Amino acid sequence: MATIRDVARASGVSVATVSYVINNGPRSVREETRRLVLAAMEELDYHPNAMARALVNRRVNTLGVLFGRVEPAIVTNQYVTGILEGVMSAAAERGFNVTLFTQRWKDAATSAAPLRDGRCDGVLAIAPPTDNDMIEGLAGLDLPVIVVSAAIAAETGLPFVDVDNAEGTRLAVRHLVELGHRRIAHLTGEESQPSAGERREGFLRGMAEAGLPVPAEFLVTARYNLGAGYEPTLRLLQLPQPPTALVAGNDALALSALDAARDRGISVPEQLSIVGFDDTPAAALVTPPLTTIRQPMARIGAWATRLLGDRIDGVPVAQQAHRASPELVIRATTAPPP
Amino acid sequence: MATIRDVARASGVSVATVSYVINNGPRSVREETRRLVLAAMEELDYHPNAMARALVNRRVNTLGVLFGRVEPAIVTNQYVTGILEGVMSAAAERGFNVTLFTQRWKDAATSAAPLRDGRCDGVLAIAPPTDNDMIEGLAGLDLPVIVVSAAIAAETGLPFVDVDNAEGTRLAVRHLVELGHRRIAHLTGEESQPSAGERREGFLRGMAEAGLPVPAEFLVTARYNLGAGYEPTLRLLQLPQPPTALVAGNDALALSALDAARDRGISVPEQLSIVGFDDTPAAALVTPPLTTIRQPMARIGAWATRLLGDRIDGVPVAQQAHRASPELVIRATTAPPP
DNA sequence: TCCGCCAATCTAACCGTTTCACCTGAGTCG
DNA sequence: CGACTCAGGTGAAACGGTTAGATTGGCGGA
Repeated sequence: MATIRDVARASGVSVATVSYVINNGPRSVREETRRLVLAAMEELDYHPNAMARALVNRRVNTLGVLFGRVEPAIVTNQYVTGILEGVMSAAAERGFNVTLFTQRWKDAATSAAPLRDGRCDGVLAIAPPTDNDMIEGLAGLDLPVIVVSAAIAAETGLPFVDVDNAEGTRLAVRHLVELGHRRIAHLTGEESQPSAGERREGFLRGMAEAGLPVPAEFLVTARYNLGAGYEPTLRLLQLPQPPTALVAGNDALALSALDAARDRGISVPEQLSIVGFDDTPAAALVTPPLTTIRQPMARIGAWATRLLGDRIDGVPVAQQAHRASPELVIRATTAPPP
Repeated sequence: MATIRDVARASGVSVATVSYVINNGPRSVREETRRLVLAAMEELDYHPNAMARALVNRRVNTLGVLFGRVEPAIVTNQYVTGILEGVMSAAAERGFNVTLFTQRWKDAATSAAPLRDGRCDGVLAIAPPTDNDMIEGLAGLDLPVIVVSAAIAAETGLPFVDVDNAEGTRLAVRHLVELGHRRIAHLTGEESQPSAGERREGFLRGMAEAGLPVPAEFLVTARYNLGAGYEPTLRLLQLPQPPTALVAGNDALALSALDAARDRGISVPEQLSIVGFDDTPAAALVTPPLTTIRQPMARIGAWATRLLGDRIDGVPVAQQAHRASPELVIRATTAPPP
């Protein structure tokens, strides 16, 4: 492998001059000399060593991505890949590469080490969990950090980007109210997910705005997983005054609610309307296609990446909270009440 | 940021000794000294700089991943994320991080540069295309390269891992034959995708083994995209002697075939059986759930990653072709012919 | 007692860049 | 014409590690 010294020797100039040619500065180089150097570089098939440059520049043009959930299967998660898509394109725009950290998070002392060793210029934490010290560990780093999707970041002061969860659920409620629904229930996600609380918040606000009552039994909690909404939905449908519409905490819950309704012989959307949240690809594929709240994942990922790029470049990030607007996607699981 | 010299000074030893402590060798260190050094490291919150180590070790413990398709949206592709999942977990096992190259491939001269600058120890090319010089560019690199999913690699001698496409389609045919089908058509993917040819190959072999004829009009070519199978399927169904079963080149084609059948009022699987290929998540969600050939993507990704790790560690890769076994997943789109 | 050996340690060269301080010669200006 | 500026170029010191080679002191054996 040719080094900068080889190029210098071959073109009869000093290494400094070669470096100036490579970087277009900070000193100017006579055109004739430049050509000489470029020819030598070409001739020797020379490529500057990124590690050496990184060492002196203290900059590697690489963004680190950290996943919050523990499964290694995480990259197949629709939410994560949606975010990642935005991250990739925004990173490409600004000339950053992206390195995925593969090790699971143990604790700040051991897991933060690979982040502070100069391997990347900044870190993007995607959906960090509440039950370990990841957020604190990241906040303690002297690296730029942006958090995606976590109100948890609020306490630590880390800037974050997330969809406006409350607003999304409010949109869902408003849509149902406009269709004429008055008895609307909410399937909340698990408490440990900060988004769950925000979404319920939005549900309550939407109901209050419409002047509709929310019986206690219309607020049920389930896990975010596929299938978790099945039992709760069955119970809701057996109430003496069952709801005519269901706002689910996410698409997975909505899908299992759909299953439950089908199994009870209740037709959707004629007898029961269902709205999801996230607009995962499955939402469009299922029959009937799911009305849901779209979370602009790619936009969120790109936004976070740009913020991170700014921070790396020394541009201060003005505010801490960045909220992307959700969007109502009307498909076929909502209709006027019977 | 503390450096190794700070640690040396703080613990009253030389930098060499500190280095020996960090790396457990290559020289031994007295237990007492080691403790002294470790204490100083802890005290100063010292973390060895990865770039500096990489510079002298010529090893960064990082794998580069290159995507073949051009869209930046690539990471949302189910196939790619499936592979990536395997890559991530296998990389984690062996202590590698993964960097995703974000720039699109232009040509070998410009696009290969970032790969040979020491940023990663080896490269994984996922589904490289046939219509540019990516493969040649990679083959010309003096880096270990493993190709995922590309018979194209064959010519260049690069080792590759892929599902056994022909075998998969053969399984599909055998399944249909066992159900009693005799008139089976094949929706081939686009020619430029090497997998398409292999799958058709397997189809023909399977039909030959069963002693069944394949009329020319039963072999149709479409693009791999969602929706592309719609028109061809309609045409097949309008034949005087229409097929009773359809083997699709991938799930996307199968799904659009399903749509076409539904729109023609032909019930699946009672009047028409359909088999997909890939087992993307959509396959299980659609109604009726799709019988398909599962491609073990995570396994393929992990396999490729281990091969790459071996090559990086200097273990020679014995053979060039590595074929993962496909698996028939029977759901609800196949049944005996009418 | 002397020698050789060995473990533990240190000194310094090196990895491949960038950039600062310095030098030279030509042009500019009063 | 001398003092400046300035563009173009050089040498060498960083950057933060690793490791070969030299050095030291302690110990066992002849």
